[in-house]
Amino acid sequence: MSAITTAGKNTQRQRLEAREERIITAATQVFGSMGADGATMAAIAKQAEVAEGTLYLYYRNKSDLLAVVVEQFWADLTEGAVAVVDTSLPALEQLTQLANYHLEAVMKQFDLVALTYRARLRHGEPEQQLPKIRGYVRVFDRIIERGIDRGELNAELPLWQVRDVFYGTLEYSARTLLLHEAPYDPTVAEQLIRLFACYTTKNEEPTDDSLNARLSGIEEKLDQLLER
Amino acid sequence: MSAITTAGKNTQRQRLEAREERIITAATQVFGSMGADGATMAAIAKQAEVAEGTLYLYYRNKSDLLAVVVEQFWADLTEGAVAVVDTSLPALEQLTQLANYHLEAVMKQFDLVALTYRARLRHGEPEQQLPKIRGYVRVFDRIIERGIDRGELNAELPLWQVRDVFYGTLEYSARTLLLHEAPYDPTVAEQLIRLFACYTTKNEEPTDDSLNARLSGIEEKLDQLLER
DNA sequence: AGAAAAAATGAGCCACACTCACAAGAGCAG
DNA sequence: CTGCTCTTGTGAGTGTGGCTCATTTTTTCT
Repeated sequence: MSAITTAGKNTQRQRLEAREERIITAATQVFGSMGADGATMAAIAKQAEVAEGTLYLYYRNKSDLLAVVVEQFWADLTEGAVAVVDTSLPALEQLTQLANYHLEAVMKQFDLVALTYRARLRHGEPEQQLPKIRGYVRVFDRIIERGIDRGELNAELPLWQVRDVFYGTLEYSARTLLLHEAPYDPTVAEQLIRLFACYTTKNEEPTDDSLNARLSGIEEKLDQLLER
Repeated sequence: MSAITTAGKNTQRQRLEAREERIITAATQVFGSMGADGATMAAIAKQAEVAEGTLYLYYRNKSDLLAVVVEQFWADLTEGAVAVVDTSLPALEQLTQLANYHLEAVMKQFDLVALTYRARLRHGEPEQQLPKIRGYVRVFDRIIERGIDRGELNAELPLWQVRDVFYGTLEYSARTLLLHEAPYDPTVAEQLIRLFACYTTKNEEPTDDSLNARLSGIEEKLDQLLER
């Protein structure tokens, strides 16, 4: 009787996290190897060693399950990104680290990344996974913020557009590389960061050397004059 | 055999092509409004006013049909892009035009863009549509090439990576804007092109000239002193 | 231990991509 | 026009896979 109210909104989910864990693990494997369409609930159930009906006690439907898998993927990615970035380095170096990490991860699990936007477009209900993606994006944002605080980066750069350049380029590059069956290429991050140098406060480029050289020359002459 | 019939009006050949045309049009509408998964072959058949079985006389399966629709989309996009770019303008202006056109088009038909990569990943058979996408990308390449020829752009910029920055950023921005339900925003292109200014041949910023001038003045005076 | 609630099961339902035995034209000869 | 063949079109039928629900098994609480 009281069960009706709870069943109305959500699936009968309570405990047994072990089972849920098993299901997610199985789903990750099957989705990963078969793709979103190729994966069948039957296959996931078999892999998880539960009955097909059991899946629906934990998740309303297939795309719900997919969403959870994707969510987990971004959470893991965030953890890895935080670990790989050394906050004591200059902002541009940190960005290089993040870019390389991101590119490599995205290339390795491109199908999962693709599934993200697939799941998101589906029936316009991105409630679940968006927070995890936001958490991941935060890693980037914090690097930028720290860079600005330290005076390394231009304070008035448009954060959200810079973010789009960063992640957009990396994702597209990953697609390009995969399409050409090329391996992971650190040049991509390198070039990208070179572009980002435009956002730094100081634009002291190599020409400075020539200026310095001239100044040195002048100083020398002054010294000569003084010694005379 | 078939050459004889081409001269006629209502030949078999023409009837077949008209039918194919109807199918593609119907498929475009249905895929566009229902999405790749939501669209059913039955709905497409009804829209095209043919029997379901007829679809399979023209296309092997659903994803084959989808591929053709996507192919057509990129072909049309290319046509529009060529029309919108004024080759007599400086390279950066041309890029701005293309960027705005691309962003707007992608935002308007984002589902079709998404379907592209979907269809591509599917069983790794990108034979059909890739040429059309390459044709579209060429529009960008030609702008860059002309820019280099005219000496406006740095000749040793890595073309394929620049391409990735361009299209990657725009596509990601489109996603971001759509996600926030924001309207088309020309600022995106503007910022992107500002970044691309780093690729222009001359990076001499104002400070250099004035500094050099002052230094030259000082040096002159010193020389006068030394010669005395 | 026994009853009641919770969790799990898998046969069955339905929607949908795809097939195939047949039907309906089109072109041609007499 | 009438039969004959070949091409093109049809839609009922099939299999697959997502999802449900009546029933069974397990857990929980006396």
